Amino acid sequence: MNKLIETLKENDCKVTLQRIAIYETLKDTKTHPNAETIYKQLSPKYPTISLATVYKSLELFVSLGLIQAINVEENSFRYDGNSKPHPHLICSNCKKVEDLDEHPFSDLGQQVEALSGYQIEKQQLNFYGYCPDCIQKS
Amino acid sequence: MNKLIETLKENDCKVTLQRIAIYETLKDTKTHPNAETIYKQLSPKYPTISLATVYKSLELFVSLGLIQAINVEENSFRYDGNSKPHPHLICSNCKKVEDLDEHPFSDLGQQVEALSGYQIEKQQLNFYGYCPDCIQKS
DNA sequence: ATCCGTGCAAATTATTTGCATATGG
DNA sequence: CCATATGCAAATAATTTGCACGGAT
Repeated sequence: MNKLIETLKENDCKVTLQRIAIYETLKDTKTHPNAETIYKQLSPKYPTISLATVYKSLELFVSLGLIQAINVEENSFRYDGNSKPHPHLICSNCKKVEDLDEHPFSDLGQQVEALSGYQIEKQQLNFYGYCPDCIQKS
Repeated sequence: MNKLIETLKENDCKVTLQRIAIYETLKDTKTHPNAETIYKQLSPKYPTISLATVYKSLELFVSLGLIQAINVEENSFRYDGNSKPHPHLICSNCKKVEDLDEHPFSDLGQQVEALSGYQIEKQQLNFYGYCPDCIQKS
């Protein structure tokens, strides 16, 4: 939370109730919600918040490097309160998106730079398959 | 092209001019176009083709494993005539999407399976940065 | 007091769907 | 023939935008 407030101030952005609530919602979950889901979660507590504000705030947070947007094979973006790049696991059955925290892939970007001549700024590693829960149930 | 015709027949789908043209357009390019772009490219030659048909055909090809859909940080899907998984390089400046053909990442899926307990079916490796051309120009 | 952020509604963009017609096997 | 595919238009879904008002600094 301090991180948010600090970063907003450093960038001459106002610290508003809405921004705090949206950021907090995202930090409190590991479900990688999309904008609509965050909005619905906030609505009961903040009935006047608007979906447009959710979109605008998320976009701001992404641009400030506070969170990351992730593209899984869905029609909407999902958001991750952890801005550090890390692989995501997507269950094709239950559609959950999990983080893979312990992973040996941190130097992939450098390998790709050497192979391609690109200057890599960001990587997105998505692994689609079936989660242990869904495997067991089937 | 034979691959397309064979696969369509094996799956009791009709071999139509539209499907051939759409598949061919995708196979002939390395630009990873989206549906709209494919449609515009076909329009001069096939003025009656419809965007809906392009969408439907692409969806069919993906489900038959003939091509792959890729999500880069854009609002539309792009398509790749090569259905084998391979990393993509996305230039944040000129927005081009390239394949990384020679890469040592083919066993990443197995590593992820071991780490996570997921059964991995598909992986998507996207590297965002600046391409050699754009680096030179800047 | 000033300017930025919010909320609302309308606009835009991508994609999907329903259905009548056309066409491949 | 007959089922499937096409083309059109309308519907849906996600996101963005414009603008007047309100609130933070």
